Amino acid sequence: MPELPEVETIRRDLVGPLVGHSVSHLEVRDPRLVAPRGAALLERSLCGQKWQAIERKGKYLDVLLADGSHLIFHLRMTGQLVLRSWKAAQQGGILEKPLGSPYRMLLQFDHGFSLAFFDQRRFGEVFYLRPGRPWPGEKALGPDALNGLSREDFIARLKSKTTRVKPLLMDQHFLAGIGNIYAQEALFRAGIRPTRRAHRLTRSEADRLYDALHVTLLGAIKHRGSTSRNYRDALGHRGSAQDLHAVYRKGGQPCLRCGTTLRAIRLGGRGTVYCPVCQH
DNA sequence: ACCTACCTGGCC
DNA sequence: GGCCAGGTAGGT
Repeated sequence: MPELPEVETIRRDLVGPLVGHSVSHLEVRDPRLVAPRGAALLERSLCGQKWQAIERKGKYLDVLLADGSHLIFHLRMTGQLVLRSWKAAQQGGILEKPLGSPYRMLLQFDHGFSLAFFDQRRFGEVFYLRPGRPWPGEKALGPDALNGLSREDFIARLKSKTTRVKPLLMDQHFLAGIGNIYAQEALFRAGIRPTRRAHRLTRSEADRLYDALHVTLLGAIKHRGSTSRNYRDALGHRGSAQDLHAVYRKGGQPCLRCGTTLRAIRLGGRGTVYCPVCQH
């Protein structure tokens, strides 16, 4: 569910309350989350270690710990990381989601905060990694869509691919952080059909796409992410970036720009909406 | 490029 | 009941 803007919003929410503190107790409710190495090992490795930094790489959250090891989260479709204080947890439900809902894991910190990992579909992942060890999939991760890519690099990489541009944008090996919402929104903004072959985009189309990606992602971060259904920020609140959406899940509705009925297709197995008039 | 799997839940 | 959902890995 969360794409780059949602993960970035959560990251920013967590930095102030958690950096400089350490986990004192760990409760794992869904053993599959920490299999195969188990909760006991994770607890031994994590507890007492100060959180030095919280970074984001594509859709991954990367916590740098005092000894150089890392705690990695990926929220997949429905993961939520919600911050709360112990007192709030004991009193129950000052936040939108009461602690009584089925969380997969709860990290309690030494300064009275805790962090709950909710995840309806249970696709989310957590890894604990010794210094220098990559997490599964890290080596194949492309440059971050916001932080890692110059315009010239982006255009050169587009030219080297013959696949359709929308699935390509969502391919984390090509570019890290873009998912099904922002691929569609950026293509609408750039006036490019999702079915176009990447290497056939003109220079000016590629330029517009690069700009559109940045404007779309930055705008979504400014609005604290898109809440279509599950997404919540680290305080348990909904984002408002869905109010900016022009095409995502709007098939059959009139285009906001020209009034033409938006067309819904499937591309790479994913729902895709575009304006047949505004996007060429 | 297309399956399938991994899960749960909302909606028609 | 069937289809859909913000993601990704694995197979053909």
